[in-house]
Amino acid sequence: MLQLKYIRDNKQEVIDRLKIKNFDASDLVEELIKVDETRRSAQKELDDSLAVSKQLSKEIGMFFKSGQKEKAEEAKIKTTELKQKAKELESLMNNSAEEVRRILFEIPNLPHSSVPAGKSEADNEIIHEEGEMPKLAADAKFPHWELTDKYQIIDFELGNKVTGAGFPFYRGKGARLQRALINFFLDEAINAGYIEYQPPLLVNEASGFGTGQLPDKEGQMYHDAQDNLYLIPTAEVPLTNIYRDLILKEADFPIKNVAYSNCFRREAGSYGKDVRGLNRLHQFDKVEIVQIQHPHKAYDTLEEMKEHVANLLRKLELPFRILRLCGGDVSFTSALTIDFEVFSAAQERWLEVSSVSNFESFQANRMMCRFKDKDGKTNLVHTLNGSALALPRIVAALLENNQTVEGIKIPKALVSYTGFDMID
RNA sequence: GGAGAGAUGGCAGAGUGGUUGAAUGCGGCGGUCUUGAAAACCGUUGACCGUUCGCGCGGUCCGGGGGUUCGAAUCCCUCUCUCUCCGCCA
Repeated sequence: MLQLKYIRDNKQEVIDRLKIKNFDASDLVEELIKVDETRRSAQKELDDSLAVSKQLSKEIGMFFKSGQKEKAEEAKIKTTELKQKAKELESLMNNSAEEVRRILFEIPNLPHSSVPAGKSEADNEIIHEEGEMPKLAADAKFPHWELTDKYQIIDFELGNKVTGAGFPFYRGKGARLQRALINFFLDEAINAGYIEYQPPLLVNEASGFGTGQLPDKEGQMYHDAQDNLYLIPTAEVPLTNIYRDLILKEADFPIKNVAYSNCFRREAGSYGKDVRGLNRLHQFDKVEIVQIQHPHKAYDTLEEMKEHVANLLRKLELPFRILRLCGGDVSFTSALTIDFEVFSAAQERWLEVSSVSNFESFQANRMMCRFKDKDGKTNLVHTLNGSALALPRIVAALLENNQTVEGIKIPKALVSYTGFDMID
């Protein structure tokens, strides 16, 4: 969430910048400022009144000690009156404070100045394109869902039977390919200086709230009502929430964490060709990188993370492009997001395999994650994360792009991880 | 699942109704000493909100919420979480 003080001081700027995200904040901002004023004046009055009764209480204590009972009784009456007034002021203050928070939750993060205007993904800006587009022979041009059947490496039907759509079984070389990719991605991250974590796959409400999944995206997460825990949609949630309610030291920067995890997404409302085969699953595997950084260095870090992801795709020999998301496509919590898409040759479409974002202080403000600067002042940290990488669509592209009549070729960089160079 | 214990500052750990935001130790920061470091010694060291140009001043916070009282870290209720023992079990 945005900082209240920033909105107060830069009202028009906030409204203008949010227009890039196609978000009309004018009414919310007006209301926010009004309610905040109520809160502040209530607090001022309350504080003054508490100061008086606090002083009186101390005096009563002294009167009792020195045996001046009558004076004590007199003061008691006064404090009782003050108490009633304080109660009313307190509830006014609390109600306004709650209202302020409610409004703040509804206001998205401000987009970075480089975010292009636009309504939908069609308006995203392609900033880089790289790699050779595969040319498939006519007798070897099958979508991955046919290849997985042919080589019996992923069983969607079995998943339907045991769980439901979107929960496939990986089998034989399919399972080993998964394991190889996970290890490859983790090793690459560790070599780049990230600390590996194995996080919990279920998180509590406070964590879901900290990274911004709650309250608005509640329907996208699987929820265990009995224990009030949520299955993580990404390792970003546990990995970032490590730092909830902490005050870090400047020397701690940069914090670089990586985790492999299963990710669970309800994907309510998805349909059609988007969900065919591996294109969209309810459970999938992902290696996620997270950085906590000094505000001044956050955008350099974003570049570094972008380069890390690009290198993974180069090593996997997949043609890819990088997009800067437009205002309409950048998420609620993000200031700037860069997507990576790989070309999947048989489907002949670009598949999103990574999303790298800078949240600036938006998550940090929700999580109360701060650091002490050189002058001893506390400031909010900046948080960033990115997929490095999400597996299913990588597998889809690998299968489709590398298919031959003899079988599916494994890219060189992966062979030492898979232990085989061909799926046949 | 059953029984019990507990939740205090970055950490450890006192405090059972009256200037207690909270003893003490550790850690952190500054200094003395030292060629430098360590040790020792001295000093300092919470967060949030409001107010002020600033110094400052006021308020809140001892797991969360509610209550008793003129006054609560301290008493009562309630919720959550953690730990220990038993049971079950990878």
